[in-house]
Amino acid sequence: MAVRVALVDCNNFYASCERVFQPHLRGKPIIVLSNNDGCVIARSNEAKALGIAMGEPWHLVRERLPTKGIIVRSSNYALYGDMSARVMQVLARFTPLFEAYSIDEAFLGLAGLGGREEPHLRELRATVARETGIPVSVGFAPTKTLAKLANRFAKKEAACDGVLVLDGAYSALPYLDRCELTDLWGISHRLAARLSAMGIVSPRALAGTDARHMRERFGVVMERLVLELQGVPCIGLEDAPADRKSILCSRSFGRMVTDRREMEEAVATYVARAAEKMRRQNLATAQLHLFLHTNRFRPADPQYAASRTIALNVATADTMRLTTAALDLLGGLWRDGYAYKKAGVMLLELVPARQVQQGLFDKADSNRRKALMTAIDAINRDHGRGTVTLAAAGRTQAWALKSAMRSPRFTTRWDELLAV
DNA sequence: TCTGGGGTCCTAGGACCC
DNA sequence: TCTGGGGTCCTAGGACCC
Repeated sequence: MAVRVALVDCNNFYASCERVFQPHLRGKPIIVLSNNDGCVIARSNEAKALGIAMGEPWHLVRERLPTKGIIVRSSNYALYGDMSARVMQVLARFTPLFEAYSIDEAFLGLAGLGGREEPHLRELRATVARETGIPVSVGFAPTKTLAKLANRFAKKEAACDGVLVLDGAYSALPYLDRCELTDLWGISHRLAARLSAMGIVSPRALAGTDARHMRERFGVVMERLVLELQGVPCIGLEDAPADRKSILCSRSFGRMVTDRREMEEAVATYVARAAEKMRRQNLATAQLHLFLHTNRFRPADPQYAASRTIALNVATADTMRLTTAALDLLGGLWRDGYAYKKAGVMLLELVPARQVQQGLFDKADSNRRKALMTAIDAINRDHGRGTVTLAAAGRTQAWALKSAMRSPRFTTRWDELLAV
């Protein structure tokens, strides 16, 4: 039985969270600001109606609008994380095929509803509202990309009343006609510009292209996107939460940093925070990345950006060792005479800390194993139905797996693969 | 004078997402 | 004066190896 996908997305999530415990804020324009109260990261519908844009710098909003009457909140991630968990718990009751995609979105795999999808999803929506106070919109379609599209209209169009069901790729066509390339999941302005230059100026036109041809020009990601628009699922439901692949701690500075000592302190702080996050997840790292740059919003100022990754010969979760490595990197990247605006530390090549303690972590082998794990996950999702065989008999395992993974549908003969 | 082919690993950076 | 933070995936190129 075909599994189809619902995308449930919380409306104006952070702004809605602020409202849950302060009902008097309902009906008023609310915005939530980023760290340092730098820019707008969430808006209620009323704030959107005032023309406040996502990501707009708060100081520009203030210049532009009389801010009297606009409710402004600094972000409160502890609250949003907690509300998110509550919403996800409710959603997970509706299906065993559940993927929490982001703090405010989840994909649900649904099968066997036999045309009763819409009442089912309306019930879901009402339950979330009743039990958490958060309004959600629901899009339903044969693929994730189309579910995203359906969700967009479910949210925007009053006639949908929060739910839009698309039975197949064909019923998506009218909606493809009514949006822009950049409204599609995976198309931002750069790709949209490249597509337009080729004469593909609308989502409908993109859906009408030849997927293989598009792969040649744009790569495997575009091929998947086109197929998904045509109703062919290429992006699977990830029902088990994947392990983190990187952990980042970065900040923009409140004021420019010109002193190396000051930068060293900042870097040490980021390392400590990232390492703490990592230990909480019982992980260790074998690769540390450091970056810093000047203020990109002031092109008239001297610009400098640099980053470097260092491979640690042993995976570790020890803050002191990581700090030493990071300061070492900083020594190589630092240039006097610049005003730095931002810096960050990323921990990569994460492995279970237990493996390190038991001496099981072998760096030379880790990429290969990662590839194997990914391929096996994909095959499990495919339940052995895949049809593409390993065309690489006799080549190395990693190469074969890599080719397999580049296939848009991740299909490999699992028995052959496991025999490799 | 000619100047392989296939593969791994590392690094850097682009593009996109929320 | 004032422009977030945390992620993922993919590609390309160079060093190196056989």
